[in-house]
Amino acid sequence: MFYWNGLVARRAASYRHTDGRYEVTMAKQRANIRDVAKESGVSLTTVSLIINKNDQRISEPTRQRVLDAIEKLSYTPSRLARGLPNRRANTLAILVPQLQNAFADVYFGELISGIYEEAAARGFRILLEVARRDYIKRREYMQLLEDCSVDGIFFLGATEEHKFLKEFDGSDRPLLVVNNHFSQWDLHHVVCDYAAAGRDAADHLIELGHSRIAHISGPNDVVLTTRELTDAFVGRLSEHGVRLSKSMIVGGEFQVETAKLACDELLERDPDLTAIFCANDKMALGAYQSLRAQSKQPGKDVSVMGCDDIPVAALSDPPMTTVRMNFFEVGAESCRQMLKLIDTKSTDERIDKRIPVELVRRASTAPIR
Amino acid sequence: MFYWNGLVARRAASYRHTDGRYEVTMAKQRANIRDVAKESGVSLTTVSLIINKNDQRISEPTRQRVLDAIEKLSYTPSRLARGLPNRRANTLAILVPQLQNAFADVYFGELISGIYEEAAARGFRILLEVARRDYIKRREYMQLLEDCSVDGIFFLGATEEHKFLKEFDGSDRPLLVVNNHFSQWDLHHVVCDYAAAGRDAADHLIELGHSRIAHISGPNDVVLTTRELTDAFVGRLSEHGVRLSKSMIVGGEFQVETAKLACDELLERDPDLTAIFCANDKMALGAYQSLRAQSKQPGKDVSVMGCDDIPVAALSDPPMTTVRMNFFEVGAESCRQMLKLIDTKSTDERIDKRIPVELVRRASTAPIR
DNA sequence: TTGTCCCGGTAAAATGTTTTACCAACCCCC
DNA sequence: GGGGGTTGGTAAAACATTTTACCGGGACAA
Repeated sequence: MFYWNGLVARRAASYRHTDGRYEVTMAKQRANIRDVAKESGVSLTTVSLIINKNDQRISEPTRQRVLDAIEKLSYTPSRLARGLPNRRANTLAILVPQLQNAFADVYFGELISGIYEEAAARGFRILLEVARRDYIKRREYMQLLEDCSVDGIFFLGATEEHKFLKEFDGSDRPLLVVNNHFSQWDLHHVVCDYAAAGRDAADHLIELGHSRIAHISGPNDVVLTTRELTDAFVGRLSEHGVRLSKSMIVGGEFQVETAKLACDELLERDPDLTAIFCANDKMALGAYQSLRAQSKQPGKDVSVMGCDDIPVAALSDPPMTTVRMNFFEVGAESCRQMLKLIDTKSTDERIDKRIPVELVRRASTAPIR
Repeated sequence: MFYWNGLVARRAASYRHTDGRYEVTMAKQRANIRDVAKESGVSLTTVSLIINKNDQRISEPTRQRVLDAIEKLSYTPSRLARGLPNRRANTLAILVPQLQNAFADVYFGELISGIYEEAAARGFRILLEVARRDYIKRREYMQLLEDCSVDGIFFLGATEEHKFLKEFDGSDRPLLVVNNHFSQWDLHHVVCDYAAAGRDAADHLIELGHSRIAHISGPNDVVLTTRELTDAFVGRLSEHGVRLSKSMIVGGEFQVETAKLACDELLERDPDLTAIFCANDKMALGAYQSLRAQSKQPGKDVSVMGCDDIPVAALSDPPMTTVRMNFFEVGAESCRQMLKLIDTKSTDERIDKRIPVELVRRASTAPIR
């Protein structure tokens, strides 16, 4: 008896494993590219060529026959098998640092949403990865790429403490840093225009007549973007003739509690300051708390500015004046750039994209009285 | 010339594709299971058996030789190739409904973190998926499974409007509903003990002497867990002799703004109410806003209780009394159950797990005056 | 007539594993 | 000395695809 080398033989083989219980699972069995080829009377190469429509050689009648067969058998190619010879997984990884609760953070959430949206539109899957210590030590991010499990990696929340990034310095490996960049390593990146944000904040406070100004910065020692923010803010103030001394700049680690402490310290150094610019909205909320604890009203006695415009900024009391950074858009643009990178495999030029920002005036800043 | 059928032939072949540029990429090429086999002088079957250490047949010296070779070549098996014969991807999918910003939500974030942590510990990857309309219509979740792209699916934020779930009713497909369940469909699930939460809230308010009580509920029409919460709350109050009329229960859609409106309505119906229990913390924040707008102090004039204990609850003003639901743990337990499900392939019993909750007393509730 | 090119398509190799069935050798015991 | 069991391992099939090289036949030009 002759078994055509596809269907029957394969299914017979699959029966071997059912321990004698010959379940009637044939109908449910997933269709194969072979099944499609047989159904439409062509070779499996032809089917493959039609699916990956990069080839125009196939005549219209044949193509249609194959498409019909695909429809009839409700065939969908296996991603696993596809990735193997292809060395393309149609999957992208999002790598986040190990923070207390990275996925529960609005900032990361927006970035991820943006990336996802764009990736899904292009048929890419998204894999989630956390850069814990031994993850990095074992270079699992590299395996991910060599494995062809993943076609590219987005790194969120990268800082200069992530030394392993130097491995990608000038490399043609598709890793893209989202919303940060580095002077010491040449990496693909997409960032908000932090310098513009610093200038906008300075302009706004100057316009309101403030001159006794303080700044709660981010982790300036390890993140270039927040350094840029601080530098642009201080620089612009001095262009307007307002000097911001080093002692009136305190780091707040991007967290509410630390910012509260930072603000306490600033108020002690200059009890008469009239405005505070915080490097993100969360820290501005910390400043609110600190001011209230000293019976000062944020937005009246002291103007407070945030940066980011996370949802809670509009809902806070008072509603917060801030600089909007469209993190969703940062994520989406990152993804677009990544896909371009993957498609062209261009190793020559680095991605270096800046997303514009926008001042949002609300009630936490007011003209000096 | 004889090429042993592994290393040399394969590499020679790979040279064919380099367009004549014979780059010296040999050293960087990823090691193969064949390479390991050759290096250690055994068959590739042996290597495979050692890697998947389910086989004790291999002698200690041989095993050590192979392990050394693996180390030397820094070999790691390809996940893609592994999944093919195995029909196991070692990957799990997290499916979330299409909300404005699902990934930027603390609730989802905690669940995802919990799932991730447990999955990573067991060597599983996490895929992110959003259940948009056409995603469901095209049954992509099913393809994911049939594809063997994924070994199981977690569904977060499921409601009774997700009719496609009936496809999994009583099925042996590995789908697990996280923090909800259904009376009409028999699905694997892990949930917080919402009935206990409702009882704890009632007991607490009774203990403080309240009797004019209102409740801002979740979307009770489409989510069973919040119905359970409401029923348990109302039931326990009546056990204590306090009747909560239907008119004092208003739905708040789990959002700050809608809850604010709901609270406005409740205050209009009974201006003298002394306590409000909200089905989640976000809505309790909405109640704060509503009360303040009417010059009532939450925690003094009116006691407000939330549910969930999201981070902002402790930081709110006043710090919020609430029922802690450990969403991280819900996620982690879901993952444990899922892995068990996948391992045993037990189609007979449904997963039905309840995670305990805990009352957290803070300053937003007080004895009646 | 012969050489060349194009059209429509196919055979076969390659991708990297797991798993099953089998085998050789050795030992033990009757 | 032969049957039977154990030990340590191997050959080969199976998984589902992509990609490359090639092929037969017809058209067309020299």
